[in-house]
Order: sequence, then C-alpha cells, then structure tokens
Amino acid sequence: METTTAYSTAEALEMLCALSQESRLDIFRLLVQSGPDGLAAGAIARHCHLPAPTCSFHLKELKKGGLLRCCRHGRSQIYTVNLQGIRDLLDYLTEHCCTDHCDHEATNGADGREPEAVD
Amino acid sequence: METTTAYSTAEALEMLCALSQESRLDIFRLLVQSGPDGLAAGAIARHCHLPAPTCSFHLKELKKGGLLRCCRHGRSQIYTVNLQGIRDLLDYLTEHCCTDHCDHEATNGADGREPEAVD
DNA sequence: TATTTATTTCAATACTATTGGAAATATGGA
DNA sequence: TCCATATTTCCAATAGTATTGAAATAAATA
Repeated sequence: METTTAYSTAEALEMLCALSQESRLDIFRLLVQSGPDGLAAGAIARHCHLPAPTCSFHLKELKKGGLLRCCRHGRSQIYTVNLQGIRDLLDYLTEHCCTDHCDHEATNGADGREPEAVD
Repeated sequence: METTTAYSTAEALEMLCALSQESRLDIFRLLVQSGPDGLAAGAIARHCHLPAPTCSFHLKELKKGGLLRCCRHGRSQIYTVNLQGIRDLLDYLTEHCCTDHCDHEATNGADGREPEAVD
C-alpha cells in the first residue's frame, strides 16, 4: 500500500459530487453499515425504496466517483464501499479545507473575530 | 472536546451540495488559505476568474450551506470560512461514512459491531 | 434451448443548477 | 446631493442531473 494521498482537487470534486445527492448518500451509508460483505443491487434498491433503474444509476455514479466497488456473485452484483476512497476524501478535506488556523480545537473556540479587508 | 456535534444527514447533505461544485470548491479553498481575515467578494471574484454575479451566487450557496460567514466592512462584504462548519462535515463523514472497519488510525473502536449483510 | 431472476442500458421527460448582462441596492466621500 | 465603488438581485437562456418504464443483457437452472 503506497497511499501518498496525492489526491487531486479534480478527484475530490468528483467524489463530493457523487456523495452530494440524497439517494446516493443513503446508499453509501447503507453500504458502510453493511460492512465488507456488501449488498446486492436489488437489496440496496429495496432498502432505499428506489426503482431498480434509478438505483443502478446512482450506484454507477458512486462507483465512478471511486466510493464503491462491485463484483458479480452469481446473478447478483455485490456492491461494497471503497474504504480508501472515503479516507482519501477525508484526507483531502482535512488537508486543503481545514488547515493550520482551522486546526481542530487550536484557536479560540468562539466564532467572534474581526476580519479585515485584504487586497 | 465537549461538543457532541449531532450533525444531521440533511445538514451534511446541504454542505456536500455546497462544496461539490468546481467554482465553489475553488472559492472555499481560497478562503481557507486566506485565513481568519477573509477576503472581499470582489477579490474572490478576481482570484477565481468569475463575473461578479456568478461569484455572488456561489458565495450565497456556500453561506447557505454553513461553510462561510460574511460581514460588511465599509463598502465590501468580507467572507471568511466557518471553521466549525467544515469540522462538523468532517465529523459527520467520519462518524457515518467511515466507521469501524473503515478506521482511520486502525484503532478498534469502542463499539466493534459485526458487519453483516442487511436483509 | 427456454425460463426465471438480477441488473443494466435506453430514451423520454422533468427538474434543478449555472451563467452573466442589466438593473437595483448599499456605502463612503466630495 | 451627486458620483464612484462594491456587491447583490433579477431574469432569462442554457446546461446538467434525476427519474423511471420498457427493452436489453447476464447468469443459473431445468
């Protein structure tokens, strides 16, 4: 495992796009709960109350974003979360969107601060 | 750390929607870099190569999602990142989308649950 | 091969988001 | 007050995303 987490903004954006939809966030959370064994497409559709084609569309988007994996098992397609994917997204957000002055519990807790014009 | 951050899925979703757009991710990252002093709307538009109305639209979306704050300073509107907002999103993702078997630091969580196929 | 079950692709439609010019609003200063 | 600057709102055009029934594909089994 050589995870350098040199995650590009483009890749992070694609992941954010994948997760930023209600049904897809539902599906993703369901699969996180389901653990490494994953779930078949049909079971996911039933759980999330989605018609099969709608569910299939969202699964494809999540897979495209690198958040899911799938493999065939008999007649079923078993979907599982790609753990490294969500970790990479968290790392990206921590690194690029939450740096130094935004370092967890570092600075003063309250929001109050007097901003000054820049530029 | 005393705050429980009971961030709802609906709120997390709104934040994900706010961040999952190229211009908005650009703006957000720019403001993270700019630190607590923030930047005026005009400066943000120039930095991100956006016409003023387009930039204003995106700033409003980010603010709606709880990722930015703004306050007037003379003729300028100064935008700053809402640190608690992005922290809450990270906490939500860690808690709901990256649990046990997706342990960041390979720590065996206090609740170790058996991952099993759900229905 | 024909049948059943599981899932995806297609295609039409509906919906939501993005864009940017023009006009409106807000502020500071002469 | 009038003018210049800073930003937002309005609005209409365009672009992109979501939804789902019907058809197609895939695999197991008789």
